[in-house]
Amino acid sequence: MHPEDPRYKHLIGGKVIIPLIDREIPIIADAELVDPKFGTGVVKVTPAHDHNDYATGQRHDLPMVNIFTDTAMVNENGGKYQGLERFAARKQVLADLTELGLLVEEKPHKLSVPLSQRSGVPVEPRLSRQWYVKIKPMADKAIAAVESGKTKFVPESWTNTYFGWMRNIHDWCISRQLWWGHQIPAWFEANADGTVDFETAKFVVAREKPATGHWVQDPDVLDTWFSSGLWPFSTLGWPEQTPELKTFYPNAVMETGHDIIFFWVARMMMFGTYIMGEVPFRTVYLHAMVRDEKGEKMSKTKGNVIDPLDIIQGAPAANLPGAVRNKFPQGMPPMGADALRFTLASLTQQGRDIKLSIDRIGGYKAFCNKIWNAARFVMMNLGDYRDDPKLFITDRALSLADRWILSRLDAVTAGTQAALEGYNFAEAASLLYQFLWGEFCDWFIELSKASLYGDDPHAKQTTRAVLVFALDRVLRLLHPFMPFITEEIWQKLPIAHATKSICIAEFPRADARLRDAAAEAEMQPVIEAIDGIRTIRGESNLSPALRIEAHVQSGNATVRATLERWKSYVAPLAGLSRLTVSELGTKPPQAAADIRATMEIYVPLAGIVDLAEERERLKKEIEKAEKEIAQIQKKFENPNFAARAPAEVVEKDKARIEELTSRIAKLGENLKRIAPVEVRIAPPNNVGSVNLGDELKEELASVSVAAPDAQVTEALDKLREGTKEGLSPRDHYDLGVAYMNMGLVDDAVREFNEAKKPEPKKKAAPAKKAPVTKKAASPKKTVAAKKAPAKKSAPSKKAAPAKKSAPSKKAPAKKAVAKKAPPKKKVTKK
RNA sequence: GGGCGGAUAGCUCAGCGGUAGAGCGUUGCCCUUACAAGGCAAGGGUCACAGGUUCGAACCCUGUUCCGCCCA
Repeated sequence: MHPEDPRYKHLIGGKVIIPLIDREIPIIADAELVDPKFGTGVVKVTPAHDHNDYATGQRHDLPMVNIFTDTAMVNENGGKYQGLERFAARKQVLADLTELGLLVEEKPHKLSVPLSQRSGVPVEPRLSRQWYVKIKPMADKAIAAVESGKTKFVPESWTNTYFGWMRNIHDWCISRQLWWGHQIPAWFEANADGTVDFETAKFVVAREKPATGHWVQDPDVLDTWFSSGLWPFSTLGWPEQTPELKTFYPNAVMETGHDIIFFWVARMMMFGTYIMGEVPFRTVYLHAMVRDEKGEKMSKTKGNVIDPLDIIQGAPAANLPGAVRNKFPQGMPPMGADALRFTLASLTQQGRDIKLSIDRIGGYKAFCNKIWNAARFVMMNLGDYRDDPKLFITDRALSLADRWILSRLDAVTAGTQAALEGYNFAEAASLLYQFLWGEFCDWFIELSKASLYGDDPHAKQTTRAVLVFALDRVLRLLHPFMPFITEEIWQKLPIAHATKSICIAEFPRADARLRDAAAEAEMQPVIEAIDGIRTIRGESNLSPALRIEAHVQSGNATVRATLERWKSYVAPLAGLSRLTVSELGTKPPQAAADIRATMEIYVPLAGIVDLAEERERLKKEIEKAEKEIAQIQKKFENPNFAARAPAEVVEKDKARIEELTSRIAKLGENLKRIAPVEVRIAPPNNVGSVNLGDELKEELASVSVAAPDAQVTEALDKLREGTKEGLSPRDHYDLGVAYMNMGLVDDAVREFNEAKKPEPKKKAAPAKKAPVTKKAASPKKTVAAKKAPAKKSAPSKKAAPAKKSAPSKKAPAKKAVAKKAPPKKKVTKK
């Protein structure tokens, strides 16, 4: 009973008799076991048949009475119940108590009964003799090995799990009553008749059976994790001192699931440090666990297990677990081993489990198909090409496209290498996917067609060499992720195979000879021009079959020269009949436009497409740019931004505003050019307060322009008079905001800087003047928000935040391109 | 009860202080001679909620709510 329970305090230390078998037992007080509020507040203790009771028995030195035989029958300690099966005995006990009038009350009570996983029968805890390993000394060594960094965990967060378990370790019961496994190395002396009484017999623990006498080995076997713990060295020949053991122990990386850190990793660490005197491995990489689509662990009990073979080979619906079957009522289509493997790699993120997504596997199955077709294209176009081992690829007369793809290949090689070394398998997979599909297929193969289908035999051979070179390398990079398809293709490549299989071929390394920053830079305008023309085509719904004319204007001489030189790249990929490159100047009439930082692209649309649609598009573009400007301007409205943010960030934003401002102006001009009516230019005195883009839209919508904001005009007047003296920081700040709204970024920053200087001892202007900011900015916002053109789609879209104007959404290629897009370069140049 | 992880586009997930990204799905135009398992383009997100730190937060801190896993 509970020591503080006033009802029974006086009974503690006394004795009581169990009525059913007349056994006398002590009354003890125990605060840990007893909950005085539960039931009668009194509980019987059976130390031999319950874990908590066992602990209580140890605390109070109680006798441990076992009442069960090995077959769960009541034994001689059970008095008159001896010989009864356990469930029958329980019923009898209840009946007897009732008959004796000792049963006070019956009521339902929830408790957890452990059931055997295999048979489903309740498990009865029962005291028995078992072999234990005294584990503290081993654990100490294993802890020290990780503390000192001899072994490290990846991801590091699992280190704590390991320590937590190791530091609260309990002695380890290593004997199991199973039919197979390593038999316990303990021998018991047999009786004269050959029988053994394991309870009382003399025993020895040793590797070998004692030489003299009659001994019987303990029939129990070692816990499977005991045997598994020996794995890092037993597989290398231990206990013999084999060459393998000497060479490979300690191992480099142990890769396993985090669910068996305790069971396995910990045991290997203990045995390694204890038995071998050295850690079993330097790194433990714990991969993610594959779970079902709801994120739950797959288990046979739950019935949510997906067999990998069903994914690889496909399966009839009947074989699939419920959730998957609902998705594939017709059965699982075959995905292939490569697709499954690549998917798992792509989803493996450190510290995070994998919810297996069949859709995603489907996506990578398509990737396999893409690889196959790309390889097919290469093979089909090789003609009589044979690899020339004396010639390194860069010794050939490479075209711009050749140099570009080789440089990109080298970048992805280096990136993959780095990702793998950091155990970032998903990143490596993603890099390879993007390169192969988004750069090699989308750009290089397309560009290669010119020379492959052309008349220049040398150019043709060079292109073939580059295709084969790149394909060989990318296949080797991809091989760990997609073993089958890469082997299949690699074997067919006309190269000098240094090894019989790709799986033992050298993993590619970055090679500085392939890097070509100039080529990557030179490709930029080419890609950008194609991109821009495609945007116009797509937006105007022009058929791909339709050849069109494009004019590209650029103020940058290098860009013009590059485009002029590589017209043969641009024309086919953009579907052009003619490309005209020129200096900035007169724009073609009635043309659709795509305005980039370094170039303006025009496609005359008269007679091809509805100009009204093009006008809608331009307006949309202008809105986008304005939203982005508004976003950046908000930063500048805070004087601390210019003051405290790193200069390069401020510079970047300034450059971006300039770029967007100019873009808006140009888009506006084009809008004007294809406008059905003549557009009035904003009156000069309004110029400062008017946003050109909005202005034009207002005009087109025949809406009258709002009067200039009085406060902005006031600030401007101050500026024009040049009476800067006596302006408070607040005034400077307001002025800065006004400048920002005019797109005069340098002026704005200058004023913000002024605003930061210590005030010349004059009362600060009424702080309430702040509204300037809001007033100046808000009309724009309202206009933009209200103006959202009536679209057929859901109304929710006008809330959409400013998107980046560079269309980098789709192909990864574009993404890669956008990454090093001109705007950024411009910034760095400055 | 203790510990760990997660919550970002319809779905599965990257990003983890400086303009929100991918795959699948959706929409439009295309069977263009590697690939329709495809090409080109487009649309789609108050980054769970509430505070805080910061010039600036999806990202850092605190709390809350759900979800998952491990241990007792």
